[in-house]
Amino acid sequence: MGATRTARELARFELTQAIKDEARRQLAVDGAVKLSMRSISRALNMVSSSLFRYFPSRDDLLTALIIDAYNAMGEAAEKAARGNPREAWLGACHGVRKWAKKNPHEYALIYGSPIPGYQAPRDTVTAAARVPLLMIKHLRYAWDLKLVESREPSPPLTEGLDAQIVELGKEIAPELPAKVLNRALIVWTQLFGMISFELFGQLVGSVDPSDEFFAHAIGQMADFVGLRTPY
Amino acid sequence: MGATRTARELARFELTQAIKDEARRQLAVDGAVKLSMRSISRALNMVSSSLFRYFPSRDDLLTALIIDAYNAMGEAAEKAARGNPREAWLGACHGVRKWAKKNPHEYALIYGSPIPGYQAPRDTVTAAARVPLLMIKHLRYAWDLKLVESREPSPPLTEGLDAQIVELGKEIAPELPAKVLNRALIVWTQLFGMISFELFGQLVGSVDPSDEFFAHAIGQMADFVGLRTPY
DNA sequence: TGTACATCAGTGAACGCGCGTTCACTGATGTAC
DNA sequence: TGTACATCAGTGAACGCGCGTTCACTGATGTAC
Repeated sequence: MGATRTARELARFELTQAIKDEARRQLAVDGAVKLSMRSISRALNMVSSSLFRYFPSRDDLLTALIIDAYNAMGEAAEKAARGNPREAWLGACHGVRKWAKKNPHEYALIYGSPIPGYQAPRDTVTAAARVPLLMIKHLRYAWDLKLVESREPSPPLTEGLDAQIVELGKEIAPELPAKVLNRALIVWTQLFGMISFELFGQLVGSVDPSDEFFAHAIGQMADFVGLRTPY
Repeated sequence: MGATRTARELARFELTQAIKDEARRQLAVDGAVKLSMRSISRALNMVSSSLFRYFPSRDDLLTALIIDAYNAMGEAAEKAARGNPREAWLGACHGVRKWAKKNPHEYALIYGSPIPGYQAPRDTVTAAARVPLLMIKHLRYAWDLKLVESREPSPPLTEGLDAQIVELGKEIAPELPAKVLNRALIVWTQLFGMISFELFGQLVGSVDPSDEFFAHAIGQMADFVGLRTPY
């Protein structure tokens, strides 16, 4: 644990970071698919085989990048979630979009088409849950404060769906009615659908640039889950 | 135009189809990125260079596949859009999802992360517009029949957004109020967000399998745009 | 209907490229006594 | 504090692979007269 032991470990840590940084740089240029161990090593003036001391395979490097990306997005969202529950919810949405627009290739890495032949390990799941859990957290705050009240009546959930939602709710938000949680899920898919459409070019020709569309949409979606502004 | 001229042309047409079919088959196995001219030619017992007589480059082949995919999805949606406007709208949504689940790699090709280095040409745009235009079409039918009536009041559109929506509306649905068209856009992003999440594995651990979630969600989204069932 | 020419499809070799991963090795850094 | 041994990082060559695309060529199919 002394400084001596740290000397080697510190070097290792720093090179690991350098590798990931270079990988992210290349991600931004050529996308996840073209990312190669050899080109990273070249950029770092290393011999290609030495990279394997740090990441035993290309997939391991990808996994590390994926986890980092989820965490970076999660952190961005958390930092942007300020104010009363509704404001925090909207802030989180804006935070996610802002991060995504700044890091489109990292976004594509985690929300784009799965990389063929790559199987995401369990480790990614907790990182991936960060944003949805953040949204649920503020929805729960709102619920506690009696600031959730949906105007439009929603039809009853079908049996199987109700069971799924209740099961999910047990883990993350036991006090929320299934109908509310269900709507939160819908909004969650809408949020990422909108961001993906924007980044992947599907909005070109309709509402591009999308700042105002986005801002207005998340407001309407907050209404949809029933998030009210406190008086 | 005689049968003689058709002989060569017919052969050309059929081989072109065979190439695309084989390409789609490989798409389903390895994804768009690994799709290679050489492996397609191998599967068809051709010499690799001969493929270039049919598609001058790999990108041209990809473009053809993309346009075919958009059209196949569009056709599936159109066929599933039956009944009164609300039913037709819901049917189109179900049609899209069904097609996507049956052809996940073709779906990923058009709605996943853009392929690095590939620039989609203009030709794809009209094919891509088919599904959203179908949805708008039935929304217009509903409007004509006075079957659009939103229960939850929506906040006024911001200035720039209003301008964008009005501009868009001029081309596709001049009679629809901007608020309605705006909501339709939101629902459009929600629909594909949900499908992408399902296919790309983001719903695992929450509402997977997603049949009931999907069915319920599109119902709520139809309510959200204001689509009413006729009496 | 037959011949002369033009068009097109398929061939096979070649160019030049990049990739992930393994392995036996050297030399530096860390550890135990 | 010094020595003997163990761990680790970086090296460079090699294996075996696949790729897109070009090009000069042969032989078949289509067209014009």
